[in-house]
Amino acid sequence: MSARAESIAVREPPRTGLRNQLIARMRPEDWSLLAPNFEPVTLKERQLVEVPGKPISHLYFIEAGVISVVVVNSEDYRIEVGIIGNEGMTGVPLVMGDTRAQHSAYMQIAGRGHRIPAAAFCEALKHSRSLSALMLRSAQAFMVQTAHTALANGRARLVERLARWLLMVHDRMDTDAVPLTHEFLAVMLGVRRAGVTVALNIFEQRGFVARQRGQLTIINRAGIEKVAGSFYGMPEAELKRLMSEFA
Amino acid sequence: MSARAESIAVREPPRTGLRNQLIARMRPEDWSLLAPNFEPVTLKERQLVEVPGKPISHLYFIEAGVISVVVVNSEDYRIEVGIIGNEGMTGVPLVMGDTRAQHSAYMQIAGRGHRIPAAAFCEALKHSRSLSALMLRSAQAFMVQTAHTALANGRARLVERLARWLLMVHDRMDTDAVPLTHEFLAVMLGVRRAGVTVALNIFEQRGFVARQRGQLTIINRAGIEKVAGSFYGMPEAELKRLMSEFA
DNA sequence: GCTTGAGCGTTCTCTATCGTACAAAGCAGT
DNA sequence: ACTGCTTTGTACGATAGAGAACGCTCAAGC
Repeated sequence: MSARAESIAVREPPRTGLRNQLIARMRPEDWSLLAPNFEPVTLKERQLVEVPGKPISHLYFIEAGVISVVVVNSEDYRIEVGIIGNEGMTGVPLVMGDTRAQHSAYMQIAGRGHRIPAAAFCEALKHSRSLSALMLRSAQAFMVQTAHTALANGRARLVERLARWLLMVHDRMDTDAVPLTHEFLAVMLGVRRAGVTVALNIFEQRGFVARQRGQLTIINRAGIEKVAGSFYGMPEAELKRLMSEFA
Repeated sequence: MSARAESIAVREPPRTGLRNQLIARMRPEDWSLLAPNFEPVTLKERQLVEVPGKPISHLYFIEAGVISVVVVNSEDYRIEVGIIGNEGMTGVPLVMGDTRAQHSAYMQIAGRGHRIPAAAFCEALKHSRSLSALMLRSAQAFMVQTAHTALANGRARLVERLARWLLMVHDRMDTDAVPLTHEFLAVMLGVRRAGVTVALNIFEQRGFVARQRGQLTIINRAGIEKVAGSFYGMPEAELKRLMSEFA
């Protein structure tokens, strides 16, 4: 038993320096199960990682950058339902036993991560209950995020939703500089580009953000939190709780 | 092997007459695992089945009636993120390995079903991979519903959202009569009560519904579908696909 | 038959946001 | 430096829906 554990430990690839929180929370034996199939990838802006209706080829564990998950309907109405950074991964449907993506997922802010082929991931899931437990929790945390996005979409005003979104992205970034145009922000929130511009003007006037072309910088996070009010925070607290039992 | 299957078959409680689609899709051995702990329940209007933050005591498999799942934030902003009828069950967090409810869930339209204690359900999940696969698919179908609710909340107009909601409820009912007040409809959609009244007037003028006090009757479903447009249908199609491999 | 209250119809004003449009400003390539 | 494209600032009318209010109506209980 301890001999077996040791032999696994010997084969265990290094994960020091990795910042993905799911990887960090994996048991050594689960990491060993996945690591041989992990492939480091750099992730460019707008790079698609999932296409609705299509089989999922790889799961992406994010080290840096932000992925947008966007629901699209048959008339091409679209809206972001959640974002994924170094706290999570893509490929929720695989965790649930499906092979296809329901939603569109792509890099909103360039970064890097590790990916694993869908087949290898599913194989590992089958062999480790502890791994699948961790993945399920991660999926659930994402569900909570989606539910609160539905709430914000229905009840919050543009400035509140924008504030919420900035905070969520900021949580997943190393720097305070968010490299995004108003146009893309508007698409995510499902609002007019001009509306975003006006809202960001207000934020700038209040000293919450500084703006550059194609980029904005978070200056006063607390101020933004105040604007977002109760529309920000619950999914984040829930993520913490859901992950707390995993070391 | 066949002897064992037979002995299970002998112990298998009857499930003829049950209309819950998850129960219908269960393998005989999975049904046998759960059935001893199932308890038939009648479900009254407004009866709470899950309270946010509280441990989930039972899972409810719905035979008739409709449950609303409502997300609530710290300032008591609330909105419905999905509904559950005889196609599903409550207790998604348990399937994901959590013990607490994130959202509020209660009977929107009275009905009946079967419930099982959370502990017994989790025990059964541990013992049967096929059962947990089925439950996971059901959970995923609900996630898709939530995502499309987020889309509708962000992009659709009141009439479209109302149409979508009526169709979703109608799908889960035996009759065309929906026993609900405008007030409750408004709460679900996160809009004004007066807005619902006006929208329903339009529907009546077009001959889509008939209205009584505290109730409305679907008359022309196709007309309502036309109003809902692309905001209705994808989760329903996805549910069908996700369940198709289970008998 | 009368009272009461929930449910509903309607109205009025107000505001957030849309749709559209256009010009200014910054950046990239020639 | 010039050109052309992307991004941003701004404006203006249109509109959906909010908020608030009030009276009517129906059903149930007295």
